[in-house]
Amino acid sequence: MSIEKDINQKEFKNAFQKVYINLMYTNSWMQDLSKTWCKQFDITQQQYNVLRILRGAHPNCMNPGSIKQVMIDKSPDLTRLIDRLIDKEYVQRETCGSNRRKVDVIITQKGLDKLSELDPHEDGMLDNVRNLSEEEANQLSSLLDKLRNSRDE
Amino acid sequence: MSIEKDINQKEFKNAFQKVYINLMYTNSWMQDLSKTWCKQFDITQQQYNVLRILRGAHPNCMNPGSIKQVMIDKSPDLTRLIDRLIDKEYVQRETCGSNRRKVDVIITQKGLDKLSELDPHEDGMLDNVRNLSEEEANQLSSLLDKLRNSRDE
DNA sequence: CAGATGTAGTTGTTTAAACAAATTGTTTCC
DNA sequence: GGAAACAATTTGTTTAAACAACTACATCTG
Repeated sequence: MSIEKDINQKEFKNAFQKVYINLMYTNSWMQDLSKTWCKQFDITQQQYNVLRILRGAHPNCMNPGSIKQVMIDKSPDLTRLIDRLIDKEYVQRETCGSNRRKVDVIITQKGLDKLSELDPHEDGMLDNVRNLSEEEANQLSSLLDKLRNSRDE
Repeated sequence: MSIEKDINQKEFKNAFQKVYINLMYTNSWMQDLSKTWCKQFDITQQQYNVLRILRGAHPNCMNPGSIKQVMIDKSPDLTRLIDRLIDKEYVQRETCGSNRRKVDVIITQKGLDKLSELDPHEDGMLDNVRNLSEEEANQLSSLLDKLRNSRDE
């Protein structure tokens, strides 16, 4: 369905307002799917994102600061997000040896196992965007990159 | 900057995973801008969205159910969102005459004034997406519409 | 027209997001 | 080498999101 029909708005001020609203609407739609997907595995989207980041670093550890830099949705409260991952025993945390202001966070075996459990189901999630051809998907990615460049740097 | 650099991930599983992550990342980036924009006017994004919907209906009223249908980001707790708009005196609420299960919500003059105050600043917000040409913006909108069609109906 | 079913909103409660201020540790620079 | 500036994370507190359970009303069906 077109965005016009979805939100019952006949016309937009211009193409920029339309794409702006369309992006937010599409994201909300996708968040719903993603949240539901994560929920069946008893994990939140952000926790999943952080776990994957830590798996990328494994067997090295990462500091909250550098985790935050590469998070998709930057949480202002990484401390307590990590607290919750510790509760679930998916990560460990200890003071960094070389710089005691910093904290080392590392994914545990249990965390790695959890991700392995989810991996085979990822395609099911991605099916939600498979209405696009591969070429269109790439095109969309490029447009998004270009969009962000307007102010990013 | 490309999504690869932004989240420091060298490669993706495929074009679909990439576009999926790129969308969420772009949205988070845009949410930040939008939130900051709204904040200077002491309003939240959702409140702004609801006010605009009600202005579209004005001088008619709308029920929470139909507001929710056309919201960009559908809140599960519209009752209290409207409570907050009532606190600010931007809307009024009363039981619907013809169907007493329903509630009539209508924007007040103060609400309309508030929107008029924000209107001239909207272009400033849209500047964030003006790195795209008009044609690219339209193309992006179409791709987003197509993306959502995968499961929507 | 009574009981069942469905609909529209609301309320209670748990949990997490947001933001500012504070804490702790490291550099820098006279 | 000590004060000032900065950096990395944490904590406190206010506010809102999430979800389920609930109330009140309408409609349908026999």
